[in-house]
Amino acid sequence: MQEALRQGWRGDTMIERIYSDRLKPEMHGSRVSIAGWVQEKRKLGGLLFLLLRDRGGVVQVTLPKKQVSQEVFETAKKLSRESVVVVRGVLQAVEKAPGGVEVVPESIEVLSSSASPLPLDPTGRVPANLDTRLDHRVLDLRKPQVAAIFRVRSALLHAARSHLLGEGFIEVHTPRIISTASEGGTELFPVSYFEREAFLAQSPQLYKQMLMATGFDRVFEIATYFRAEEHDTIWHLNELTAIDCELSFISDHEDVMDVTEGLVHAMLRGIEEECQKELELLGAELPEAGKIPRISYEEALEMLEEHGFSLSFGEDMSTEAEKRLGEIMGEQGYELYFIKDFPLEAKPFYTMPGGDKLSRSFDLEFRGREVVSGSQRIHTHELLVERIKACGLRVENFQNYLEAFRYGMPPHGGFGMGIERFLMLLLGLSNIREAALFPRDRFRLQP
RNA sequence: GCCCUGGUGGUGUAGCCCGGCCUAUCAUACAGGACUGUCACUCCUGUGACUCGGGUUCAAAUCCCGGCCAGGGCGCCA
Repeated sequence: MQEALRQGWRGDTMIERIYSDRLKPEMHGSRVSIAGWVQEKRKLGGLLFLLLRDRGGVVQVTLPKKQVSQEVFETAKKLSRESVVVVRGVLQAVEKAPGGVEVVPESIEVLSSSASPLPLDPTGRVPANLDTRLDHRVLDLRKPQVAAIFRVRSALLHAARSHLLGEGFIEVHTPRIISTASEGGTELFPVSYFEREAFLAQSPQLYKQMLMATGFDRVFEIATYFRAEEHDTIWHLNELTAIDCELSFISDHEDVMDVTEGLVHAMLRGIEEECQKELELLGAELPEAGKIPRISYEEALEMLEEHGFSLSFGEDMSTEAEKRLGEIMGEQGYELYFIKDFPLEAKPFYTMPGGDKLSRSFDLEFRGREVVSGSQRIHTHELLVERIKACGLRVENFQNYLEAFRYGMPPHGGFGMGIERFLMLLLGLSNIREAALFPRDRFRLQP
């Protein structure tokens, strides 16, 4: 695999090609085959340049009229921008060529010719609105800066997965189609399930907890979830991706924060190691991956108070307060920090109470925005039933879930991290839609 | 769900406040032409737009009302 990436793919059924970033001046005189999209064409009468873009970058194809066959010259002259071609020719080390190399073609095979005009400029020189970009997302994704977001996303998930597996977690997949709401609160998308109504999963919460009663001990799931909220902001998607973890035999939520912290560090390390080029392209700076401070909700209130921002206990932190706290922590050099011990009333029914009117819960904040939410969960049947009632939910709706707590459930806790949100903050994207390939929002169902 | 802003060629914009000199600006793209070292090539020629419906007015891209669409904020959350 690694070798294949270095050389370009080879094989009987594949078109032989080498990626543009593997072409070096030392290879002067060798015959090469490159394939990709015609990004630009410059005609200078008897001399014609093509800029060919592939996964590795852009390479110049040069056609001096007198050095190439008339047929090849005519083919090149007629090419429309963004057509897909295979160019076979001789590599030349030429100082005045971009990158110091160019290919003088012996043949140009047009695999697919592009229609024109293009609905947006794939080089990004002429800007396009996000809406236009998303309408023509395939062309938009040809821009290196846009593609870079998804290379980082892939590296991020890869790092998370290998870290968690290394920490003894097993990867699971819980149902996407559910019969009732997992936690109330958010709206669900109804789906028709034969003769019944069912819903798309909003989170794996109840299932990952049930798995704690099996002895799997530590599980994680990377999957998409669906929220029918009619919110329409730069922070929300109706289809989102999350990393969810749940682990058993914990003492309290501090143990869960330890795991969260380890995961975040591993993800940052993974990107740091694999995505230097992408980070540079996006102008993104990773946060310091030191010890992540843990402040309590009450301490957070005090800090806000000191900076002239008054909130009463129990009051949910507003977006503005959250942002302000992000600034305060940022001034102290912390872009990442936990807020823990939230008021119980602000948290879902399965959250373990702790202290007076408090809970054993936490959020991980990143630059003033919540990216992870977690807690120790209630593991006793009686307390759970009591809390379900106290939250105004119907115990009958949770029979299967509750059964898992009747025959031996260890103390446990976990968290969920929104990938798009995290990626957005990490890369400084201005809209969460940029972090999803084909985002689903209140009004967008296509492409 | 509530609040605010906007909609001009394929794309991105100027013009709108203060209606008429708009036969609508500029860039890029597209078509044709000239050019053998371009690198956002350059130069010449050309094609291409006022979101839709209604109203005010002698006159509407410009003012008013409504629809549709988009952008942003709040609430809620990841």
